[in-house]
Amino acid sequence: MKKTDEQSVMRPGDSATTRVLLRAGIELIAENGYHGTTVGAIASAAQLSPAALYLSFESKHALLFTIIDRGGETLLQMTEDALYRAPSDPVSRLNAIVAAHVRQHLHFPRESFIGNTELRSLDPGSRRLAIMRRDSQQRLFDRAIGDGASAGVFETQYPLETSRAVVTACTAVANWYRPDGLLSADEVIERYQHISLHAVGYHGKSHS
Amino acid sequence: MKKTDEQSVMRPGDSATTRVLLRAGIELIAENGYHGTTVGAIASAAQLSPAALYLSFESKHALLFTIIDRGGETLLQMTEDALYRAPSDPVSRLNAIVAAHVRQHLHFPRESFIGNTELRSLDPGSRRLAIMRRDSQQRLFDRAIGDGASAGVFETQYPLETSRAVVTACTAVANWYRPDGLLSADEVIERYQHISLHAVGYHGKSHS
DNA sequence: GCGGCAGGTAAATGAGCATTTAGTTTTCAG
DNA sequence: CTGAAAACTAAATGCTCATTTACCTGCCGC
Repeated sequence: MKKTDEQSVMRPGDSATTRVLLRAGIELIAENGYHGTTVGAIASAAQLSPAALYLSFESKHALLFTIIDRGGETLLQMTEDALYRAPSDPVSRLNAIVAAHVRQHLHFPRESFIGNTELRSLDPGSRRLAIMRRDSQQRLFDRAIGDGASAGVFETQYPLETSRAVVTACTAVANWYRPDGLLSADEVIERYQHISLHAVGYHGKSHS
Repeated sequence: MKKTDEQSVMRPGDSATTRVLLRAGIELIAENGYHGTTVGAIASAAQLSPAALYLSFESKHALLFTIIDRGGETLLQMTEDALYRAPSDPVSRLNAIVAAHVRQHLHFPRESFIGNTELRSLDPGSRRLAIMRRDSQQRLFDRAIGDGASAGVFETQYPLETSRAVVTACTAVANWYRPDGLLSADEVIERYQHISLHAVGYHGKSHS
């Protein structure tokens, strides 16, 4: 049974070598940071010579960019899809995007961590792209919470700051969640939906 | 008029050279990461030769440790003091520690950022120490929120997860707050107190 | 079975780095 | 003043690193 690392960084078109390099890069860069990880270490973890990396990627930087770019793209896509499928009331919408955002960060903590901490290691052009996507993700929450507030369903006086607080809290699950801990991923998601609804000032039952 | 960089990393006993090196190190490491910052760059920003750094610090690593250790110590101390001075009801206590935590992260965003992202660049012994202190900080919140929940003042069903969510959201202000933005530091603090009270399920007036 | 090529390697290249060494300049107590 | 300690520097030192080069090797269509 193959591990399904898909749904975040790996893509069907990738060769086996590219995939094993991405996996090793994600592991090591999450552990030691981009500048703290050498091409040799990545290659060695992938059971390849350093030179082999350059057959799959133009440079060390290109490997980092691939991880951040694809990871960010997937996160945004998953969240947009969840929003699209959700009923259009504010509670369902917020629950949907919180679930999508938290789930991705729980299932791909290393990819997420890299996306959140290594933007500074990207060259300016690549960084701008990654920041734009992160802002799009934030705006999904801003809109969902802002709409709920305008509709009077969420009673927060500070929708924008609450939106930021919710996103940052949901993002941080990648930093502390351990699959072998007390809570399953689904339990964490449920609790973060609950907490988020409280944070935005929703005073009703949490829905189904 | 001298800048008061105190209250986080600088200490009265530090020589002028040590201070200018710390300032430069904080600036550059926050920008480029520990491994992305060279001793030469720090020295040069401090208008010194690279060798001068070794008169104030044993190594590059010792400089990083000083930043993280002192920054963490100050954060914990400030939060403990705030708790000590606060009235003993749950709302006042939570407001006090949220204010202290957010204030420190707003006033020293670079120091905080380094403390949150460069633990991995510390050697194992130093890292353990930093993690222990971070856990102490988390426990202050766990206790404040747990007590409020036990007392029935906070109605959250998940006090522990809420505590983590609150701390991570408050910590993240260091990542986005800009002093030249729309909100003053005090306004941000007030709003985060408000959001935190909502998150823990407090349904009353926010106090004075 | 053989030519060629995708996929791989070992070793060289050259730059950059933290740290040390061997001085030089500044400071200041007596 | 003076001389010795304190503060600092320029220039090695001996790595480590990303990337390139020149060379393999096993597979596949023919």
